[in-house]
Amino acid sequence: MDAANILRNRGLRVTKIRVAILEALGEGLQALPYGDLQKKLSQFDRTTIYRTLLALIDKGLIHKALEENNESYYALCSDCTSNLHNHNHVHFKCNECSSVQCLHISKEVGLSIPEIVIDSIEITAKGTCSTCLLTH
Amino acid sequence: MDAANILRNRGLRVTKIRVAILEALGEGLQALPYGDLQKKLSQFDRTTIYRTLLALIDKGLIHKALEENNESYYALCSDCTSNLHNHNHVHFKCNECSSVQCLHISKEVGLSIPEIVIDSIEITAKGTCSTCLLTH
DNA sequence: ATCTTTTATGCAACATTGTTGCGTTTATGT
DNA sequence: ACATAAACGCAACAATGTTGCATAAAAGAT
Ligand SMILES: [Mn+2]
Ligand SMILES: [Mn+2]
Ligand SMILES: [Zn+2]
Ligand SMILES: [Zn+2]
Repeated sequence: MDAANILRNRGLRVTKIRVAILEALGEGLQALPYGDLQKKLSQFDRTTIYRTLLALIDKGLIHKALEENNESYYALCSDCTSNLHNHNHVHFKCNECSSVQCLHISKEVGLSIPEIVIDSIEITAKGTCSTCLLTH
Repeated sequence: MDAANILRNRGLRVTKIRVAILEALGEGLQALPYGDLQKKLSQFDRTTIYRTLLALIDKGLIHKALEENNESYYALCSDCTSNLHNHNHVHFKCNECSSVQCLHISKEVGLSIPEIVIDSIEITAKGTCSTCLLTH
């Protein structure tokens, strides 16, 4: 399904920047830092990028994969709806090239701590990505 | 051991702000957001707080527990040295009061992904803390 | 195709945090 | 107390977040 229809399905109007952001993240697994998005979308106002990201997150089309060194990485959602956000997959960041990707693997981590209630668990893995392994 | 001696042991000069930061984080498990630190340390220049945090992190005295919504949470290290940083414990954030604490529990998470090498794994749990559970 | 209404966008403005350079002050060993 | 290396405070700038408001654009109706 193309970006325009994806937007319509979530009750969002089809606008240039929304299509542009979805297409920028279009590869699927790869997450992009905000700075990269801003460069790719330099024809749009910064505020619009900001509000568009909020809208797409709200509708379950994208999610913030991780936040590190004051940089937020965004990626497409794979199976979220407007009402149900489901991001309990693993995020991986390469220490060499700083790339971030969503690893859609199911990983159950049972954690039980006395006196507190745990609702969700986020896992971030770090290491070396396949691309960087090749160039070694 | 008091803050002054902790600093000397890591080869850091004993200055007011370093002592103040260590004492601000002094409870141990609780992490503090940068904003709170800045309020507590308002007698010091912002730049000095910034550089002091870097120095204390570098020497393995404190660590960034997590980064969320553009806020960094700092906590004391429990068993780091100047050379060996060991932060592979769980971080917990309360969805109610936004408090963050280090959970010093050993949690092995084996992750094996083809084509990539994983060096470390960070786990962040979210839910309701003991304090917020009581006030319900 | 045009009109109407709702929503999105662009711009200005301000806040917070990060980051560096540099002159001054302070901590520490002698 | 002195010398010196290190730390601090201040100025300055960058990046991102955030809001209000006037203008432009999208969607549905005519
Ligand atoms: Mn993801
Ligand atoms: Mn911790
Ligand atoms: Zn890489
Ligand atoms: Zn709480």
